[in-house]
Amino acid sequence: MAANTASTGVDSVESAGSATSGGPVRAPRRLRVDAQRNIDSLLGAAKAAFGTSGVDAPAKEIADLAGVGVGTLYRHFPQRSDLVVAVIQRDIDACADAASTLSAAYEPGVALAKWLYRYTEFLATKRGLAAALHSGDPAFDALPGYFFRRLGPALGSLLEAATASGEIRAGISSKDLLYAVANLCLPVADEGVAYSQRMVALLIDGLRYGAEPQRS
Amino acid sequence: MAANTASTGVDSVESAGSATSGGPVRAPRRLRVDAQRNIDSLLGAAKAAFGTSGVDAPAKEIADLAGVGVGTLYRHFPQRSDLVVAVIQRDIDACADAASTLSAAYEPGVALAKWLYRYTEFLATKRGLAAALHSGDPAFDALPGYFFRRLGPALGSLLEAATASGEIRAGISSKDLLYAVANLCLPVADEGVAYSQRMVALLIDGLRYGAEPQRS
DNA sequence: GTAGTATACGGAATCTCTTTCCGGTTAGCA
DNA sequence: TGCTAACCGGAAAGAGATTCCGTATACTAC
Repeated sequence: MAANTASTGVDSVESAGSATSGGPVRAPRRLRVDAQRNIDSLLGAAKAAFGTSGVDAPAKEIADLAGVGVGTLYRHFPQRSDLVVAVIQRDIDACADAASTLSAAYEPGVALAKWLYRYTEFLATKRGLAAALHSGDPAFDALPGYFFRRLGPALGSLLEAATASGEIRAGISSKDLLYAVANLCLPVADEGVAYSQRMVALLIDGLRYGAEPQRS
Repeated sequence: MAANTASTGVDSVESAGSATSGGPVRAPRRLRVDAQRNIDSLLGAAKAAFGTSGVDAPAKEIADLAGVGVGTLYRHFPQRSDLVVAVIQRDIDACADAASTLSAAYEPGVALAKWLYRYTEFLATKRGLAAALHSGDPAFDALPGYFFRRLGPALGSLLEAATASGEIRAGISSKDLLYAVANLCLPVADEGVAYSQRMVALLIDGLRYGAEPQRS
């Protein structure tokens, strides 16, 4: 199903070690460099194409942009949706990784706020893509899970640090916050990104309210 | 653009009377009965098909279900999206109309609660369709506006009545409530409709909390 | 009731993707 | 330097959306 060949796959790693069956499990033999290069080009091209032509950008367009043939595209992403999934996963990964970068560079409270804005940006670029998610297409079933598995801990550690330092009140779960912000960022009638950011800012202030600076 | 021929169109009525320009404005000459009949069949068939095969149900399938040729489908709904829009508008209308029915049959507070559940059901059937909305496709740009124009006043009158009778606290705008419930009903990870309804129930209780029964 | 005509109908033909297939390369290895 | 498993590109097949046009039918006028 979602078992695409691409390196970003939900469950791509492992499967090389000792299988329980005992048989000599042939090592998967790492991807050839040209293949890896093409996958990278395709992901970049797809992200660009999705941005300009929407999620429905023709496969041909993406392949051309990446400088490969459609055959190559389908070799790595057997289904259109596999490509969409891979692009989103890559973005989720980037967003999750930003958490550790930020927490290393800023005070816990600031890092948390900055990350939430980063997360807001991530959501904004997903307007079109995210729509595909709630579309009921089973091809995307794995994504929500991946979303939480990756972003939950990322936000969790930021939240914990900010709570520990007393900059943020306790009692908020990372899951709730992840959801709340995501819903706040849904496209509202006419309002644009600014609206979402205002709402998120409000939410962040709400987190600060009632906190106990330093310690009790 | 969204100027489809179907009777449910956002702006279909009027435009026959005395135009300000004074020129002899050719009366649009009402739709032939067979045409109107086919439009109705198509809307019904489309709703059914969307339910079973999703919004991407093939045009052929819908036409067959309606007992007409694809040519007829495209005559009335030049773009696929026109059909989707028409179906949604029809559902919005039905939901809005339920408001007056309910307010005539129940006490204001009960009518409000019942309508919110009716609204929840409407949202539930839109899982797939609604996704198309936030997809950024300009074909759907008119819908959010229609949504509010129709549902805003409907909920507004129920809210007003319930507030006046003291069953509900004051200070809640119909727009906020419409949004809040809509967002609560978004598909959450695994949870189903039950989850949404629990949340909405909570919200309704919230409205009751702090109300001033009868009068101050 | 009947003829005339604007409308509407159906479905074959066309166009636009998506997905499959396969002969021709090439990276990685001995 | 030679082998071969992997990989590449693009032609071809498949599927659905959209257009076209000859035929049928509902309305209007007489």
